[in-house]
Amino acid sequence: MRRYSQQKRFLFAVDCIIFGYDGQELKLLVIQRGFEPFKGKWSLVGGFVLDNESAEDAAARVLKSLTGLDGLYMEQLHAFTNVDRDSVERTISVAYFALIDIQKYKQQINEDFHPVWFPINVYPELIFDHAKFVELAKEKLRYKAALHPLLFELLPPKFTMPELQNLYQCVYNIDFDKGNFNRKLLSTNLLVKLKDKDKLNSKKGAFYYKVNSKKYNADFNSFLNFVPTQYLNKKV
Amino acid sequence: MRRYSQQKRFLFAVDCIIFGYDGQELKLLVIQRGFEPFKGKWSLVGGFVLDNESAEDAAARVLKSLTGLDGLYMEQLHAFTNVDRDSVERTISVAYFALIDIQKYKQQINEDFHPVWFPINVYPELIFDHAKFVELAKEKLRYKAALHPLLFELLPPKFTMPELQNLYQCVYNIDFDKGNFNRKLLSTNLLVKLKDKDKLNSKKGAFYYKVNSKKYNADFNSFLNFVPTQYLNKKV
DNA sequence: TCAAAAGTGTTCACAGTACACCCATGC
DNA sequence: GCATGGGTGTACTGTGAACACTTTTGA
Repeated sequence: MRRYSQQKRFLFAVDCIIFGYDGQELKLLVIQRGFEPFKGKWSLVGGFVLDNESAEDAAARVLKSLTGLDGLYMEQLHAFTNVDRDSVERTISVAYFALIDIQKYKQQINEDFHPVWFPINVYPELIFDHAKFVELAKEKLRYKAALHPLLFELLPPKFTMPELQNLYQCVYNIDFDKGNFNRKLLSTNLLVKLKDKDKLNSKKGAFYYKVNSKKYNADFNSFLNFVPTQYLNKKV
Repeated sequence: MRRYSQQKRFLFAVDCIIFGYDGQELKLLVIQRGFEPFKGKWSLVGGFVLDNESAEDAAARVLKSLTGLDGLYMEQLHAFTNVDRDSVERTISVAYFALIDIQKYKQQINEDFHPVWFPINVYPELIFDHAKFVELAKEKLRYKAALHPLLFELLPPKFTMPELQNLYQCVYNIDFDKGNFNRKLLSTNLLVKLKDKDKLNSKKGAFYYKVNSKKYNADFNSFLNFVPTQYLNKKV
């Protein structure tokens, strides 16, 4: 029952699970805390929610402070509320996962953070229940990217089909047939073929594509079924 | 940055979006508040999270107090955190949606609640941002039920194929072909055909089925694609 | 015997898959 | 010219959609 005055108040934080893709594999950005408590321990970036901001605002602020970037793809993952999850004092944490073009990422000068990218499956022990956050975020990424054109957020504005295919292969840990992959992606009309080629990764060179942002924004919530559903729950 | 002592504390509540199905249509359970503030106004059931419980615990407690039922299907929907969402004092609310077999539901004697089932698309104005909760929950229900065998939670232990089909038709607001629907559902092996028939709703009578709970629990996270994906975003 | 609803069978179109093949280029 | 990886063509298969058809029973 809602008797406001008699209720207990709690600390309220956000934490961000930040994914990047370096062309080879999926990465997770974590920080080594430069301050107490838990100085030197690995952790997700996070912070307390201020009086005048929503959790979304707080997450965006934290993301910006770490990456220098605005307008990152960001989505609420889950509210973690276990009584003992924070060993200092009871704290509710709303977790957000974010996708970033790793090439745009610039490490900010910040004495509090020592951020490091780790491969998504080989990251150090994290404080509190942050490892649970990461595992849930990985699951959600796989789930959602199978249905929505999400992974483009991890790529630079110009990318090639083989790059895109490799990204999907990283996320789902399976190999796709290049012919079928190309046709499927092109059939969405989400991609615009550019005139120039990437000649670094092959002799023949692969054409660059960019996202048709108009269609991307309109169709984001349409379902694409990029990935056969039986693979979604495959253990890595 | 995590300087605990200097941080502000906030109120922390849960609210439940409770769906039921009466054989005809999808329903939403809301209460008319019997206490101040906002006495007489319509609201989702909710409550503050106590010192010794997680949000899940609190939501289960609230659900039980309203329905008398334990172990309802319940899932975290979203944390709502806007600064001004609660007009009395800043409160974070974690919303849960729950599915209940409306026949099991027994109204509890409780002077604080006057619960009423409303059709999912015709419910009264709700306090705070609760209408937003409901709309998001409806969306999530449609999304998730298209991929997972979720809607059985709304049915009694024994149900017929036409009943099940009608439920899906309610949720998605489209008609399915009974032949294709039957085959699709049966091909999942989630259903066990019983010996007896429901003779109330047709002359011929329709066989009862029950859920194969072993397979149900094992395969809940497998993808079933009950519903063609283009219907998922259809406006009702 | 007829109407109504349950349940089955059958056809067709198309999307996903596998895989062979062609193309462009650097060495 | 040949190895390498990009890109295209094609045949096969299984699933989903449409819809005709049969079954059962109450009135």
